Amino acid sequence: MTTPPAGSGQPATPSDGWSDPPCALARAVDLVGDRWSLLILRDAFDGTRAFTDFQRNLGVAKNILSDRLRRLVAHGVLDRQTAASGKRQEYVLTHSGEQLFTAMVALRQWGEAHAFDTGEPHSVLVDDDTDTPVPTLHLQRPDGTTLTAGNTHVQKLS
Amino acid sequence: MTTPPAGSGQPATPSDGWSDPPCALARAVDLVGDRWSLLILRDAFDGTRAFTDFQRNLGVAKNILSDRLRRLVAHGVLDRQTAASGKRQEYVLTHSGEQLFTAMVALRQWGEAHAFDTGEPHSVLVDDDTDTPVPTLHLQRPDGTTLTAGNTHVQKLS
DNA sequence: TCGATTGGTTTCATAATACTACCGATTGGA
DNA sequence: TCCAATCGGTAGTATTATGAAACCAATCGA
Repeated sequence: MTTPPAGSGQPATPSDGWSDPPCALARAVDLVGDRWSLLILRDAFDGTRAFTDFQRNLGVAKNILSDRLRRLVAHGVLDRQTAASGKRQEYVLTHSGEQLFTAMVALRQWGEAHAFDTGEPHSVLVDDDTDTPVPTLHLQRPDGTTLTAGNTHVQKLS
Repeated sequence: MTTPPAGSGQPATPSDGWSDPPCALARAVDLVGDRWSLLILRDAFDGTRAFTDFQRNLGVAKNILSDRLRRLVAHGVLDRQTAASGKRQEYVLTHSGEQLFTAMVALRQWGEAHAFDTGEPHSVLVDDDTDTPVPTLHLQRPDGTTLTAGNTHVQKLS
């Protein structure tokens, strides 16, 4: 699952801004691996668009929210646009941002299954149309057989 | 995709230790949504078990590594055991930890697709047996139709 | 027009993280 | 058997990130 070591003793954030340049997981973590970014995106998936609404929903400090939104926009996950009616600002998921849905569902499903004590109330992701829980994601080959950590490896290429 | 607001003005980490108790995504983020936990787990999936090896691979400060390993053990993601040969410590993925594989792959695949400039070298996850890239995860109904953010919602229950 | 709301920025206090040094126990080698 | 190196940490201290609060210009609604 890994990539060659980032190199011992190197600073966590080298000059190029990425903690482990070729590793796609490390880069994803650099972008959204903080306390707020994924929760901001969760709300964005739920339709939240305005600065004030994110702020109210999350209870995050405004300067931090400002910084995170700026980062997400800078990296093409959100788009900052002016609302059609009036001059209000809106933060809307880009195509790239929408593609994070799968990862967020995977994390959410793991949370549902493993991050609560038995009997502790928690949320469940539900299909609007059938009103049944969304099936658990799993990784499989084109022929339908399941892939686990044991039979995959990370290959470096361009 | 969301859960009712955590409440305005509340501290980010209330007395129960969870930032948004019923939300499974928020809880997953509480557990692994920091700069290091997912990278520690990435290496764990790759077979790393010793404190020193994690430290060397990641370049993380030892007290932080110590703290993160302790957290992951406390939450049942890793198990701390003494190696069969000798008295060395080993950190091994639990069942719960192994179930994070899907989420890590989802994040990695997103990173591969959206976090690199075109032409920039990056890693790709490969199937050991077929030596081909692992198919991209996607969320689908039992009948095979695709689910997107637009046709799911989060339901709170116990 | 006038007060409330939006979308921030700035300042300062506090919390998290990183760096360095150190430590006892264990291990490997001469 | 000794000694040096490694392992798995802990304890300061410095640096960085985060949070709370005050403030502000522009806009909106009545």
